Amino acid sequence: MRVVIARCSVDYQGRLSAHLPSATRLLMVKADGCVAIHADGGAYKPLNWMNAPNRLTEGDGEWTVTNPKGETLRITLEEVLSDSAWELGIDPGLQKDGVEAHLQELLAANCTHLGDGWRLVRREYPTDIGPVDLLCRDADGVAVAVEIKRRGEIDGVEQLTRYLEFLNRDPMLRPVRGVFVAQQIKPQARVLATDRGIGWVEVDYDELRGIESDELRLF
Amino acid sequence: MRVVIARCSVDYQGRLSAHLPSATRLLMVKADGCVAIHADGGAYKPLNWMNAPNRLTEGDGEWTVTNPKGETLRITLEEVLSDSAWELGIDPGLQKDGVEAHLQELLAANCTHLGDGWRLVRREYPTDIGPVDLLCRDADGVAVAVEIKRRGEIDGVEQLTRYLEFLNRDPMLRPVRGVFVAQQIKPQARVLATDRGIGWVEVDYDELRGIESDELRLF
DNA sequence: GTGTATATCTCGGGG
DNA sequence: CCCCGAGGTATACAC
Repeated sequence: MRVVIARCSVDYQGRLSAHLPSATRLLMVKADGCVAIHADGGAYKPLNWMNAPNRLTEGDGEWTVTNPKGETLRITLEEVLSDSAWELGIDPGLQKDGVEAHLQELLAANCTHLGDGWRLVRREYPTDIGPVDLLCRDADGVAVAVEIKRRGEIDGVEQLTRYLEFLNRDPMLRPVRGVFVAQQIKPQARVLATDRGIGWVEVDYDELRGIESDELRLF
Repeated sequence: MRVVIARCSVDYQGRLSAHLPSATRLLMVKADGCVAIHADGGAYKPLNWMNAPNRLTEGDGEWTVTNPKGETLRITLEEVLSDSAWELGIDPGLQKDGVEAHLQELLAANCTHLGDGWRLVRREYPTDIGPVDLLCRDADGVAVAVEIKRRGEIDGVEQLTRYLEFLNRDPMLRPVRGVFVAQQIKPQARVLATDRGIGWVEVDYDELRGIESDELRLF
């Protein structure tokens, strides 16, 4: 990990053209070769960057970074205030809990939470256009496609609509209805879902986890 | 801009729960208060972070960052290898060229490029579900909704389909047809568009810019 | 490799 | 503030 503080200007040519006028910034070069140019604000996103794999060549007050796709990042260094490097080693990485995959696991194991008498046909049920999160049968044996999101937005409704379109072509499944499940569902997504005859359910992750651990406690 | 190199472990509680085991990392604190924890790889994205606005309190070998939404980031510092800070000042910011907005401007000014005799009704034509990039009338006076992307993928077709669904409810506009425009359109997006009776056009940004400057040259 | 879906997405604009 | 859409999205995963 190398960190340089320098007054510099930057030009990027690639998927778009971009230019940074002269100013003092932080340049970060990681062990994997990626380069990031940070200003003193603007969250974690750098002003400009070049991801690995690439090649950094240092010339006379100028760095040139090129990648195999033909993109180039040219950094003109006008004044270097600091230049240092450290060996950080391999990072053990981030351990996460509470992402969509967990929600899907919990609902797969407890699909009665979505409706009385529901049973799971399978997780990641394949269609020609991608996998549906859950395919269930309700108490009446009617197929239900379930799309699960952490946050329910309009894209999720589109996704489920697309799956339903394909699932309803299968005579063995037809008719298939849809249910959109999320921890929180945005008003616009509710409107669109309702407009398309798709049900929606908000679920609570902690509550679901509670149910799970309660059930474990029974055994 | 403060940069600390330290062996640390990190816990985040907020939109999800996440934990970083002990390792040596770079901690970046920007003038706006945002905090980022970087490993020596993984592109420009930090392992963990907290965006502004927030509050950083430094205790006994421990930083606690809290934000108004109730998220917390706790950094336990086990060994500090370096700790330095610089005044970078306000950054003049990035100048971009070649993004969707430019494509939209160019096509708005030259919608005959999409079809002979077309004229622009308006840019960002509002619907209940969001704005359509361009609404035009073709040579026969039929309304055309135009969705513009830099890269034409399946999402863009969905978006346009949604708009058409709503636009076609308006008796003053009906019937509205759709055209999907992008610099490059993926095969799957073409198939979906065609399947839905939506036209598609690939345009060349440089060529369009050429037309624009040619027209300027005429006056 | 392409295609698809996720993300503590980030970021900016408009109401 | 929320909602919505764009992004050099990046990233992981399946085919």
